Amino acid sequence: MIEYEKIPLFKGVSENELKEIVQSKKKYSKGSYILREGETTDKFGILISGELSVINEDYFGNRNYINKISEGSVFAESFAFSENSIMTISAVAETDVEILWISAQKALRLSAALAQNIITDFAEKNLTMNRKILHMSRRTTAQKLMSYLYSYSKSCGKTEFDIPLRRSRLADYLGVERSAMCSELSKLQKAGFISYKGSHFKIEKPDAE
Amino acid sequence: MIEYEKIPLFKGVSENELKEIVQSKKKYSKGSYILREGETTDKFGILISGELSVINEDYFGNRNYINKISEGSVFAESFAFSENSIMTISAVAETDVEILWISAQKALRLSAALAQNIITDFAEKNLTMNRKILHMSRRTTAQKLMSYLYSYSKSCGKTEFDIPLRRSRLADYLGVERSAMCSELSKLQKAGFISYKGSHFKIEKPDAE
DNA sequence: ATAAATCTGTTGTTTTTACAACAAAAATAT
DNA sequence: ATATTTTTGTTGTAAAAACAACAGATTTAT
Repeated sequence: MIEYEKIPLFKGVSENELKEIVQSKKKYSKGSYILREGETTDKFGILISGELSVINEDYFGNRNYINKISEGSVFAESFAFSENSIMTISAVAETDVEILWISAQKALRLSAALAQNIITDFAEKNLTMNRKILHMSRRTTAQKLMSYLYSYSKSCGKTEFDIPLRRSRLADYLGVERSAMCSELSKLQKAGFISYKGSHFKIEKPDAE
Repeated sequence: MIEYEKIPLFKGVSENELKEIVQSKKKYSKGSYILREGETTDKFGILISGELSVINEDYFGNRNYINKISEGSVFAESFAFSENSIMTISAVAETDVEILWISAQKALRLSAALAQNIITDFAEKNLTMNRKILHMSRRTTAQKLMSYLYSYSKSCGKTEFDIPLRRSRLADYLGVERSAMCSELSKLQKAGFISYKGSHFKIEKPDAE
């Protein structure tokens, strides 16, 4: 459970403003849908406790995992700030979660500080998506993996690190099939590009591509 | 050449504010780089005339086309609003272009109206990227194509329409190989799902998936 | 600590994609 | 209007990915 003061979006926002802006606080149990594809929303959410995933499902119910939201992070803001746009994604509770709902328009009207924070949030989220697109647009699974691992390594400044995604999540994230990805991983290890055990990875040739 | 009054981002922004905010106005010739991967920027751009593409290049110089910017649209705002983030993309002039450069921090400080417009812009851009990710995350080229075509058809409310991308751009956009995509297109046509001639498409089975 | 559930790595088979090369069509320049 | 350049569609082949199925490892629940 994160305290309000530690939520990045609330930085510089006064307590009085907060009282006006927060619309509701709700609990959802593990596995339940917090938002569902096809609906619309004029509120966005802040995750107070627990963990949730943003996903897309096709007509057969196959889940495409888009990203993970952790404590203190915002979700569904793109839909809340775009007029009557139907959601193309769903939000699912990975654990029991607690969520703060905030009216998009009210937030803009009542707090300049919050507006600024929202811009920063959007900008960063945009970059995250940019990165995902970059990985996905590589032609082969091996290239997608290397693109992801290099990028992750760079962002944490180490050649040895733990990734936050398990195999099936990583496969979804990169838009590939899990088992095929596993076998590509072991090929990359045999070829000496990387070594790994579970979620712990090491880049063996940091300069090569 | 678009007039300032018609630029969506300037809606509700006074002329005085505009004078303060606009940092410079520059011309670039067809083919030149407007922004280059690896650099940083604290300004964002508005395209006044011409057309530009946002791309990513790999180490061999293969271009991955990310999206097209048309007159009146904003680009590079994610980087400008994220602190010292290195650009992972480049912007290239597709024709001779003219660009308005705006300091991100100045814009936020000097105009509340602009801040609101930036939020809307971000929200919509986010949705655009979401859509691209959705298409790309489909497993086969045929599914990616149908995902794109259905989505486009839905967004313009017709089952018969012209797409704004030529074949090689569409292939880049979907992250697949052009010629393979062409052959998938003709299979889809033979199978009766779609019909097309050039960039003119028709969805033959609007309800099916 | 043990059982149950989930996740991971591997393999063989089928399907799909990338790639290369080229002819036909279309767009652009002169 | 004609020539030149670019784009598109096609095909065959080699490479890669999806899929299915399963054993072993790991994690989670009790």
